[in-house]
Amino acid sequence: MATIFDVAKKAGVSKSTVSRAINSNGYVSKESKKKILKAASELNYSPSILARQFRKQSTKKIGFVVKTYYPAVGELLSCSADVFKRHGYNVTVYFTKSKDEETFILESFKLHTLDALFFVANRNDWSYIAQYAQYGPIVTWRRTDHREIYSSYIDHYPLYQNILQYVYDKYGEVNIGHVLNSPEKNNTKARLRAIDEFQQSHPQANNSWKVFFPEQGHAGRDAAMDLLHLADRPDVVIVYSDYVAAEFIATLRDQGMEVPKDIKVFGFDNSDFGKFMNMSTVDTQLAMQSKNLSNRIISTLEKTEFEALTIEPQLVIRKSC
Amino acid sequence: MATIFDVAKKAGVSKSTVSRAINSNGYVSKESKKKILKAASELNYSPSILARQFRKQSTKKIGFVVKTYYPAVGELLSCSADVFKRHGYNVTVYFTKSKDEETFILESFKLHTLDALFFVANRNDWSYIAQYAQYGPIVTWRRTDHREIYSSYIDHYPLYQNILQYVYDKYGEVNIGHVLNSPEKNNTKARLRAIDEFQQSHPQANNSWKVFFPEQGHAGRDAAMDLLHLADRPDVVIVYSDYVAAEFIATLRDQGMEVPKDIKVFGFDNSDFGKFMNMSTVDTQLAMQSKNLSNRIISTLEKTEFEALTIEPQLVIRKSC
DNA sequence: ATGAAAGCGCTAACAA
DNA sequence: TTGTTAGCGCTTTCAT
Repeated sequence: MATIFDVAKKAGVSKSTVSRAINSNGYVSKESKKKILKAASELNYSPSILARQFRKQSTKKIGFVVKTYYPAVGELLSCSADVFKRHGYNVTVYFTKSKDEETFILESFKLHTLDALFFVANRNDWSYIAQYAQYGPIVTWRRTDHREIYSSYIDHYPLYQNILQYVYDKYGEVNIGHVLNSPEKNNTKARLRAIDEFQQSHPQANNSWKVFFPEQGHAGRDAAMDLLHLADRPDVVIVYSDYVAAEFIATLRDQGMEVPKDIKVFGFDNSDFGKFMNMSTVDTQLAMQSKNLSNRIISTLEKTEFEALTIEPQLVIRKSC
Repeated sequence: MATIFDVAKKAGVSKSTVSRAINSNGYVSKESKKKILKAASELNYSPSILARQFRKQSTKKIGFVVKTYYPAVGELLSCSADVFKRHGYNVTVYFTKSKDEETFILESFKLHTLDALFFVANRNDWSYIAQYAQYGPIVTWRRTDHREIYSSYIDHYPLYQNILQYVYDKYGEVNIGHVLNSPEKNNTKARLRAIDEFQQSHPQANNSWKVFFPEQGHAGRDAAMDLLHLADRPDVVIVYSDYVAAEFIATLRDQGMEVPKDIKVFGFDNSDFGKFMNMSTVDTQLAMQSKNLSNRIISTLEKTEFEALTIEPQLVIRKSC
């Protein structure tokens, strides 16, 4: 491996001139530059990325922090990797199994191993994570109000209102079940608020069946099995993600129920699962959310202007509800 | 940020002793070690990862190389990230949009930016990629016979034979359609061979409808639309992935056809899409494949023994076929 | 068991 | 416009 020194020697200049030439940074005469480029290509020189990282204390890497894998993660990842790549950044993916693992990532962020952090899901409190914002941009699609952390979330409150209204307009004051994420999540709180208000203004409705699942894996199956044991089964069930809704429907069908005949199901996020299962859902425009987040990181890092694309979620009506 | 020097000063020893103590490498007296650890924790010292990477010319990072995102990628990624993490390695994901981008990754692999390469999909020829195997382990789940590259593939030839036999046993010599990946892929070749042989021994069968899609996006929709224009529609269609099969079925249903009544569909890979769509498919045990590959990387890197888990794909019979 | 010292390859402040 | 020089923080060889 040729080093910058070899190139300098061959071109008859100093290391610094080579550095300037290679990085097009500072003054270098035309002829020097030509000589240097020639020498470099003859020696098949390419700068040591590791040395550069060390020297600059920056890796051009973005940490993408995930708890567990589920389909939306892949979409988020591929969209943002795309944006990052366009600006010369790479993505390192972390699946955190514990708080400590996440803390470890934060610590190595502090040590400049990562230039920014993209949280798909967090294990520590946001207030804890926010302390690390001094070392570089931290963003998330989760709903948080820490101003050190850029959060591009969708307000689930009006969205859930829309869904409830849609159900009411179509089916009247029926029994609506809710499959929700963990109750401490802000999105879940927003939904519960919408449900409460709806219940207030529609006293004949029944919104009593609510189940909570922090993880998407098997949530749909478990929710379905739970529902089947109910004496008074809901007419409509709203589920917090298409993936969970898909498993929910599949399990119900397996158990001899028909969707939408026996029970109607409304999903959330308009993923391929919803599409293929012909499911009514809401398009939360994941790709755009992801782009906003990554662009925000890039503009902070490169000190350029940032303007968020406005996202307008839409109900997508299909056959399941 | 405290450096190794600060710790050395505080503990009253030299940098080298601190280094030895921290890395439990070489002789350090019990008392020295105690002093050093104490000083380190008081100073809240943690070694600079960047300096260490630079010095050791190794990053403890595995490059995970993908062309485009599709659901199996996520599963492969999360499984292997898991194995890697257990051994202190991280995963950097690259979505290559062109040959050049892939070459760029290969070049930075050469520069020790990555300790190993995991190819989900390649853009350069294997023979080209194999040249880089001197810089570290390269593995793939694609079928290749370059001995520099570890390939843990599943032979689709007997598998496809099994599917064809299953269809024959159940439905007789019917019209079978095939939705395949690109014809130059080894897996596709293996399948075509199985189809040919089957056709030879079952002259009454019809295997004439074959369509090829290199990318999974919209393949199912396009295949379905193509099929609908056929004068002589297949009774059974075998599709190269559950994801594509799911979109295929969804499109057919959208167009008023019933599965399995009007047409039977057989998927491939036993993903959640297959599960939720109640699809007959074959379980290719992606998770185990992924583990084999990552374990192979680790054992090469850490110079430990490697033994591959044997994978036995199984037909999974559900409702669609 | 410990320390001194060299050096990994690069960038950037400063001097010329 | 160019060169000199001083590190960045760590590991490792060699001498003690």
